[in-house]
Amino acid sequence: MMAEKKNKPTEAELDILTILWEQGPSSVRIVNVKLNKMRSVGYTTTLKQLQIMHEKGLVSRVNDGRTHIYTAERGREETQKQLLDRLLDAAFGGSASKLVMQVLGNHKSSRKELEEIKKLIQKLEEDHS
Amino acid sequence: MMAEKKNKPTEAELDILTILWEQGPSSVRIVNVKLNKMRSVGYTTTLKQLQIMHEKGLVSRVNDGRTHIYTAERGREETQKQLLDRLLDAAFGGSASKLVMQVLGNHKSSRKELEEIKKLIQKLEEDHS
DNA sequence: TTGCTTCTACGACGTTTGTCGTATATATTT
DNA sequence: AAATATATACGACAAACGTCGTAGAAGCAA
Repeated sequence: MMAEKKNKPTEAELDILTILWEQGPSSVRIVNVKLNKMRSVGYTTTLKQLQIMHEKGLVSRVNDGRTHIYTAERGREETQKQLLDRLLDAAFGGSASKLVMQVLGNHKSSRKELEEIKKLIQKLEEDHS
Repeated sequence: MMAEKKNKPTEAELDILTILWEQGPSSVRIVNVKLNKMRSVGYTTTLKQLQIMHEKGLVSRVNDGRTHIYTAERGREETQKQLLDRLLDAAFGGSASKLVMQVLGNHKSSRKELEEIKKLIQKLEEDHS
C-alpha cells in the first residue's frame, strides 16, 4: 500500500494546521476553542476534521488518557512551499519575480523587512556570479 | 451598486482563465483545445465549465453566429492579487516578507528580475520616508 | 434532401468538503 | 450510585467540483 504523498491541505485543514503550528500539540478541545476565535464551528466538526487529517497523514496523534493529542506532521514552511509553488504555477505562470512584485506592491512591509529582503537578494546575486 | 462578489476561481477555472488571459476572447472549442495541451478533458466539460463561470460572472460572452465567445471578466493581476492575499493570510499569517523570502529562496530568478525587485524596494523605502 | 459535423443546453453522477447529530464509553461531580 | 460532563466513533447530508452523456438546433457537404 503505497500512500502518503501529495497531500494538499484544504482551506479548513489549513486553519487547523495553523493552530497546531502555533500552539504545538493540542487536543481536539483546544483546537476547537482556538478555531472558534476565527469562525464558528462545532466540536464534532473539528473532531471529524482532525480524524480525517489523521487518515490523510497530515497530523499524528498520541493518547493522553482517553484524549487524543494531535501534532502537525509537516512543518509550516514545507506546507507554505507546497502551496506557494502551486499558486506560482497556476496563477503566475511560474514567474517568481512577478509574484514577488505583486505581493510587495500590495502589502505594507516594514523597513526592516525590506532590508532583510534586500540582503537576501544581495546574497542571491553573489551566488549567481 | 454591490453587484460584484468575491468569486474565487477554482483550480480548473483558473486553468481556463489563464488560457483566456493569454489567448484573448475565445470560443469553447479554442479553450478546449488549449486546455487539452495541459490535461485531458472533454469538450462538454469545458463547455459546462465556461457556462458556470459565466453564471458566476468570471467570464462574459458574446455571440458570433451560434458560437459563444468568452472573455475573462477580471484581469490577471486582479485575480493574482486575490489568490495571493488569501494564501498570505491563510498560510503566512499575513507576513508578506516571509512569503517573499520563501519564494525568492526556493526559485531561481534572473539577475534582471532581481534588479527589478531591488528597484521596487528602493522605491518603497523612499515612499516610506 | 439526407446525413455528418458543430454548437449550446442540461441533467446526472461520483467525489470532496465542511457540517452536525447521535451513540456510546469513560470520567467527574454531587 | 446517579447525574452530569467530556471523549471518540461514525453515519448522514448539503453544497461545490469536475466529469460526461445525450438531446436538439443550426450549419455544411454529398
